[in-house]
Amino acid sequence: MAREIAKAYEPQRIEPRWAEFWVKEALFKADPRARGPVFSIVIPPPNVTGSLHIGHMLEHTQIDVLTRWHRMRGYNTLYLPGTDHAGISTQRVVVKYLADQGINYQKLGREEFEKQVWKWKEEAGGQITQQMRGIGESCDWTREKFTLSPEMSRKVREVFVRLYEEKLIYREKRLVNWCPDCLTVLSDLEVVHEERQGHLWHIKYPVVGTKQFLTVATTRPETMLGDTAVAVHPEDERYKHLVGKKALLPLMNREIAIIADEAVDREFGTGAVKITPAHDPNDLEMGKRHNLEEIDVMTDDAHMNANAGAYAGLDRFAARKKVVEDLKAQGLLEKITEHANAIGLCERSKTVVEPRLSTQWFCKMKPLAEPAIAAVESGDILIVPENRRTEYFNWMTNIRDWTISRQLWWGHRIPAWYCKENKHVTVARETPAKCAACGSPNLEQDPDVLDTWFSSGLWPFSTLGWPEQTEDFKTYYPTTLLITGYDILFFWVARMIMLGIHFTGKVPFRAVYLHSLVRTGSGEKMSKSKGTGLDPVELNQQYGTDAMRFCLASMAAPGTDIILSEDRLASSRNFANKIWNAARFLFVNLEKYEQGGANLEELAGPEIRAKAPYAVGGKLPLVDAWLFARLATTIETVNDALENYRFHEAAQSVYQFFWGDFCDWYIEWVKPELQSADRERASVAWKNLFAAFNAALRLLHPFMPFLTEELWHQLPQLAGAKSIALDRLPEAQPPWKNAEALREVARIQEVVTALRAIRAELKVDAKKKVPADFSTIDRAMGALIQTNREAVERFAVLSDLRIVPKDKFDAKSGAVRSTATFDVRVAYSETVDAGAEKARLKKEIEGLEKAIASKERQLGDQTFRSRAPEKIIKGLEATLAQQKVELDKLRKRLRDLEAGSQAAGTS
RNA sequence: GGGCGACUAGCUCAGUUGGUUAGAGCGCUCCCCUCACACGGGAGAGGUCAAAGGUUCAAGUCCUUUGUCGCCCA
Repeated sequence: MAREIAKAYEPQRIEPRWAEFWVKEALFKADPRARGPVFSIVIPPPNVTGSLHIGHMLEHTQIDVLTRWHRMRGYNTLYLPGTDHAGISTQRVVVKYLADQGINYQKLGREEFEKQVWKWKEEAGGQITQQMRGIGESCDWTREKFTLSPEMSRKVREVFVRLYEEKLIYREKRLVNWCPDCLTVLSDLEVVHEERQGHLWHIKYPVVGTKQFLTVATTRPETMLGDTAVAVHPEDERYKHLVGKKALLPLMNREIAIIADEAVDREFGTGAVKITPAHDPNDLEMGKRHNLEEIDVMTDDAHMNANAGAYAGLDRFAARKKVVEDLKAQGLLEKITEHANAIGLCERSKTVVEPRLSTQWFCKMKPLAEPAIAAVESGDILIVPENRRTEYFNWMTNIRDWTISRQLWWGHRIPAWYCKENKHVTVARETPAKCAACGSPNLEQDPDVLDTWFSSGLWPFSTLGWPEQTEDFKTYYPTTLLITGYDILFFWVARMIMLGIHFTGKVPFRAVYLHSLVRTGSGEKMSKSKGTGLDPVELNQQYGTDAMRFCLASMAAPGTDIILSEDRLASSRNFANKIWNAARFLFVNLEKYEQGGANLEELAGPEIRAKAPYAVGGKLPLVDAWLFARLATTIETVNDALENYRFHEAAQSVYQFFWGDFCDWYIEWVKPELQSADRERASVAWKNLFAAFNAALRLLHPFMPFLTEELWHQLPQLAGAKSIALDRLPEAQPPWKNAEALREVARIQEVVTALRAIRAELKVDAKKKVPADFSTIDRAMGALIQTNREAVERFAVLSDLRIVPKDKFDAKSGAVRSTATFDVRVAYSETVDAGAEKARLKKEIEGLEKAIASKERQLGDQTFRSRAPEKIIKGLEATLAQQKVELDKLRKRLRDLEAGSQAAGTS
């Protein structure tokens, strides 16, 4: 029965099948009662309306690699998926969607709008989780959660009420960050700062009762309409005499006080500043000290209001222009200078944030932060990479109260009710029928919703059942690990730690791995809006999801951002293809072998593989010993690397093993044995080959789940075994370790490489078999080459490898390569390019001379000898001795060549 | 303004606690469509580890300063 195996790996034909299989069979459904140590991880919930971008791809690759890896090591594993309702951004999306259809959301009304968003969520919200299924993430889909589901909502209320009862949540009028575009308050974190070139306007304020002017400098002239004072520094000699007098506020013709306050910076501008308490945080503080009136001159969408007199109705920037023009016309504008300042922008809309007096809900952070700081300090939570700890501590120790209310319609409604009569506040878990204070039945719920991050802050415990002590909660909480981007360390990670500890008494996760960001070729953060993003879905289609995963993993060194390129992706695809073709080789050749009466089950069955490696006549062939030794090393490297989040090291190591060791050397080496007439020898080769191949597939599986699943199914497996994902990771068996085999094969490889180098230099046709000489002073090596002569001949395409004694070795003709321990020579009819050979030798000699000189200098130094460790000195001496031998040989060879070419009259 | 990180081959990056001629992938050069794979095989070229100073027997690795770039906080 002939197998149809495509010549090149075509992921598009294989991936969808397994993706579907994994979901359909619910292979990754967790069982809290299952045995084994626990590995649990919750997804950083992506925006429900979003689609998979390259950042998710990296994050989810890392999560899934570690999840699959743990599962295959026998852990009781849970990867819990879900999505976030993403308040502002979802609301913005739907508002725009409605607007595009000519619908004004405000006219629609709150209730109808919310219905529209839910509808949108039901229709478009499944995209990202569908994509996650498509890329084969090993989630437990039965436990999928949504931050705004009724179930999660109850938990959010519970948390809010408890914090309120503990006086950690309060309502207050403050100057907040207001986004006039989103029409909501923002937390400090949602304001991004940007350095911009602006102006400093110098405005003359007439001093009442004099002919004098007091000039103030401001970056925001339009706010002067709300000025309630002018302030100077009490020690400032220039202005001392004016303190206590009044200034006449231009344009408004309002008399305002001239006050003295130490907070004034004498160096800034003119040293006199206008004070607008309702529009500037510093001014507000000063205003409080001096009992100044707070005049808000703007509306919520940043137009001037009635308090702005003639300017009412103008947009704040139009008002600025008009104010400046009018001042100029009245001769009150002294000058305009250039001035760079950092302005706050709304993270979402990029609108300039307006400081605005407003009543909002706040969460007190200090008491929550303290245990959260301690948890990281003590190591209860490990932050990787470690340098992010500093950032965490800095932010946490300077933490400020968190504005948790948002003027949105999409989100968790704040569970606070006000009675119409007395404005009493009732905060409750269940919708109250009457006011808790006065018993009034006329209650109105607070219209605001909670910051999205408030509910995501509960994610690790709310998704696992808290406040109920469910089996899931008891088994899987605290979660083992959190993997997320460092850009949300404060937004999310810090808040989860604070809330997790506060409500469960335990840290929410044992470790946080902060992954890098994926950047574009020019080093920018990829952005969909700028069109600089790579679309992972499209690239997965083109190169294969396995290639994408492998590529990202192989570049994911902790702490450095990733610059992804298609070239790199192609190289990962090539790797997948290489493995595919190795499998193809196995199956195609097995068919030939099967004609002799063997079958796959006998050579590759699970119980057969378990006993590998097999020996021939009681002796394990060298190359087989070597392969399993390399496999053991690779397994250890991969495990150690993944243990420490060194994805790149793990990927690189398995790549090297599969391609370099398994394909390039092992398969090539045993090719003839596989069809050997000696049945014992052949069957041992086949058994070892399949066993190693199967182990390598399992080792690779966390990185390339699809390809490995496909090939695993083509090998015989235990009855009832459903998936490689549920198989065990190979373990480095102690008997596999074999330093001697590693050393010996390395020596053979050295000889082969030297011979191939000569062939290349002589430009011997690739298929042309040539005779060669080998000589060594090392008896063990002589024996080694003698024993493995056939392999060397095949690797180096030789007709005959003669092993000659040192004194019979003819180093004067043909082409020669030498190391300290051996020499090889190929005599071929065509002459050596003496010029090129001499140049090569000279360069080698030069390098060696330098290396030798530096070693001699070091070894000759008594201080070095007395202080350096023995091991280093011995090592240096050994290398030095070797290099001296090599140098001698090279020099001799060069002399011979020069003499030869003189004799022959060539250059 | 305060803090952090980066600077290593043409490109993108590794390089654990200082220790023997600094590695990988891609690209490049030369040879080869050899019966698993041209998404391949073989052989090569290519680096004064940003600069200067210091510590040390020994520095890509530790310290200081400078430069360039990036990030976080204010």
